[in-house]
Amino acid sequence: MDSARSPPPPTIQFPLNLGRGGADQAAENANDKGKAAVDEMDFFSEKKERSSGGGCGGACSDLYTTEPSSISDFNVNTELLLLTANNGGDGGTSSNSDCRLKSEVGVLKSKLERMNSENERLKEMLNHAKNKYNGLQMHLQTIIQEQQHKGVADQEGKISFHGNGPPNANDISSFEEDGPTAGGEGNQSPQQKFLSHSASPNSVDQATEATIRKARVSVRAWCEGPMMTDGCQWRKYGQKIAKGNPCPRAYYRCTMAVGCPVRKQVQRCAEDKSILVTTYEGHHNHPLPPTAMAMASTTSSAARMLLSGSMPSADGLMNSSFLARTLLPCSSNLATISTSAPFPTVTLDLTTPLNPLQLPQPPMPFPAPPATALLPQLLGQALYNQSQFSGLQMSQEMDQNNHQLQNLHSSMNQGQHYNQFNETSSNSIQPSDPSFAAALAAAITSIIGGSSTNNGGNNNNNNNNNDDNNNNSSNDLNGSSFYVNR
DNA sequence: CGGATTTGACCAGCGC
DNA sequence: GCGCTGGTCAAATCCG
Ligand SMILES: [Zn+2]
Repeated sequence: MDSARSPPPPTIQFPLNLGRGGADQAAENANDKGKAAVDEMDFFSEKKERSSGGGCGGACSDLYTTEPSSISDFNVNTELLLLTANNGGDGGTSSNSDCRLKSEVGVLKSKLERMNSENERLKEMLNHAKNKYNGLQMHLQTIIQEQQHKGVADQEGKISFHGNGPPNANDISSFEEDGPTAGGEGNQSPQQKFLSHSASPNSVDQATEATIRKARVSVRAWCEGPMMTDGCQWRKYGQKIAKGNPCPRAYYRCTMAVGCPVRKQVQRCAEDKSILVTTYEGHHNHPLPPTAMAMASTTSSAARMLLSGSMPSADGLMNSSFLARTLLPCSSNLATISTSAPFPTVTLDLTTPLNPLQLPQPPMPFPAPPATALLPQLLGQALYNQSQFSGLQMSQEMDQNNHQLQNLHSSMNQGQHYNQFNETSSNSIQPSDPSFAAALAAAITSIIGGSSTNNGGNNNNNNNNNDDNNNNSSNDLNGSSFYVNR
């Protein structure tokens, strides 16, 4: 959020990393003069072009659309000059420093081109996602309208649609199962609101819950304790030995408010018993503390994505799996939705190690800038997409979703379920880590699917406003990935 | 003593 | 219909 508001970060990080990478590359090229000499002339000409106002400006402006190209140029050139001055003290000749300069410029240019192409690819993916999302919303709206007119009788005669009618495009998320709607008049689940505005709660609960699939959100996390600390109060009401897993499955229900329908199942992973799998079901009918909001918001967002992608159309699958493919372009198998089970399930995997495809991290001169710079861009793009539908509370939503991530991470740490990467992580964003992209996926999922809930669930804003207290936590959800099991 | 936990019983859904 | 399984209930028990 801050980075989106204040231009400096990209410009600062970029030259810094360029400088670091440039120094490395300069050292490498100095040891390999013959190879550098081959491209000498090309690099030099390119540098000329750039210094005359071309090259980097275009690439940088693509990466950081809000940045004037002249600033980037200035930063890059400044860095190079500094390097030249430092290297000049070694007693080398001017041609030697020129050679280094040329090598640096060439490497940097290639990097910029690479980044530019990847940026373009990401843009295309985002546009594709946007289109899919648009179509998906239209599709869901159509289905809802069809159900409103004729599908009611299939469920139960006592279930009726009336009152405010079906949600429109902006209210689509009110159809969803999970959502931290809290307090006040929002006690009835969105699903219940949608299916029946007047039927007696008992009949509606039983009838609708029997006929409508329940969305579940499963969270896998490293946890030594018996249960994750997610900010809610739970009472255990059962325990079973599930088939295929020697570890017992514990059943909890929320006791923060009488009648809260939220339940969760806690079970250790059979393969790795240090992994705790917590499955949430339902949504709270009461206000949540900030620590609980983190998990509730994230899981509800995942449920939203699941339900938006659980429609029988291919768009649904695309909508869900797209996020992983798009936001985690270097990874695969991060998004699946499971509808084969009685309940569609989203899995938020906070245990996934570094992605194998990204694990052998190359000594990229500047691994940080791409994702770091793309974060506000992606968020902004997602918000922009969303704004095309709601046009409401863009900045507020961005705040809320960022807070969701931060709070989730902080609450996870409170729950002592670190993964192996937290120990090596700093408080800074580590965009090269796939977990960052996963967090990004969660954030954008929240944004894309959550604006309606945020708008409709304004009762939670009182809690969200307290999230600033937790902003000292790190921004990265290290080692997390976003599964949507289908 | 009140609330939380444990644990066996019970129920519903599903496949054969 | 029967058995299996997942999920829930509720009496017994534990604990602060
Ligand atoms: Zn609750």
